[in-house]
Amino acid sequence: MSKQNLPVLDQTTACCTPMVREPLGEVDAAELARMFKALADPVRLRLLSLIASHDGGEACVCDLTGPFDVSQPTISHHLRVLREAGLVGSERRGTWVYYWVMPTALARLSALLTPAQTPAQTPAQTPAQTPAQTPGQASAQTSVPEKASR
Amino acid sequence: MSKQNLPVLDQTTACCTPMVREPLGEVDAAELARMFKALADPVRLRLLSLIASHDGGEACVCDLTGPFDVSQPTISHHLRVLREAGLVGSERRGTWVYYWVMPTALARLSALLTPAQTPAQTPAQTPAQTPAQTPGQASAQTSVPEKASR
DNA sequence: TCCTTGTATCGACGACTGTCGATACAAGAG
DNA sequence: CTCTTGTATCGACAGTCGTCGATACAAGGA
Repeated sequence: MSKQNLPVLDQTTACCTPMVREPLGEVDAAELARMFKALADPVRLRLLSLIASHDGGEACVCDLTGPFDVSQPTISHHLRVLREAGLVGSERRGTWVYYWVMPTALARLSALLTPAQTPAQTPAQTPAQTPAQTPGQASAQTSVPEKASR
Repeated sequence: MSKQNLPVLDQTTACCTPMVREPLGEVDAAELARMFKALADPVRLRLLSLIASHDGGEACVCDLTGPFDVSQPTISHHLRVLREAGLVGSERRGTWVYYWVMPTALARLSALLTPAQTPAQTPAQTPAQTPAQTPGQASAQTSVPEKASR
C-alpha cells in the first residue's frame, strides 16, 4: 500500500472512444488499466454485481459479507479497491455503510470495449487472409496459414 | 507459468447479461476475472488497441514491438496473456506472426458492464436515501448522511 | 549449408496482491 | 459511561505478476 496514493480515480481525463478506433495513449492506458485491475478479481466482480443488482441500486456491507467465504476485512479491502478505482461510491448512514455502483465508470469501460459501430458481422473467426500491409516489404505470402496454437 | 494450464478461454459458458440484472455466480465470476485480468495492464491495453485499430484488423508482432519501452520477450509475454484470455487470436504467416482481436470476447465484457437497459437517468450522483430494506431490523435512520470518504 | 531476422520460451528477481487475525474506530443501546 | 455491533485499518505472509537477459525455435536468403 506504499505505492502511490492517488486518491480516487474519476473519469475526467481519458477517452470514451472504442479502442478499435484509435490506439490508446500511455496516460489513458494507465488509468484504464487501474480500473480493469479493480475488476480483475472474482470476489470484486461478484461484489460489484451484488451491489448493482441490489434493491435500490445500493447495498449495505452487512448484505455483502454473507455470500462469500472470505473474512470481513477482506471484503472491506475489496470494497476499498472498487471505491478507489471509481467504480463504486460509498456513504455511511447511521450504523451501516452503503455502496452503490458508479454507472458512468462502467459505461466508460463498456464503451471502450465496444467492438465496432458498424454492426455488420463479426469480422474474426477466420481473419480473411487480407495481406494488409507486409511489414518489411511486399511479398506474396501464399504460404499456408498455420495456427500458432501454442 | 506452473499454475494451471487451462489452454485458452473461450466464451461458451458464462453469461452475457449485464451484472446490474443479477448477481454473478462463482464460476462466471472466476472466468470473467481472468479476462479482465488480461486487460488490467497498460501495455496489454495499448497492445490490444494497437491491434484493433490497425489496418485490416490485425497486426504483425513487428508492428507492436516498436511503440513500447519494454523488451521483445515482454511484448511476446503480454501477447500470450491476451491470447490465453481469448481476447486475441494469432497466426503465423511465413516469417511473421499476426494478431487480431476476438470481437465476441470484447462484446461479452462490454455487455456485462452495460449499466442498464433503461436509458432513463443515471441513478447515482446522490443515492436518493431510499432506506431500501434495513439490514438487521427496521429503524428510521434519519441521521444525516455523512460521506465515508476515506 | 550457414547466416540473418522474427518470435517464443526459460529462469530469475523484485514488486505487487489477496488473504488472514488482531485491533481500532464509529455509532447506537442500556 | 460501558457494552455491543458494524466497518475499516494494520502488519504479516504466501502466491502471483511484469520485466529482463539469455537462449531456442522458425523461416527465408545467400
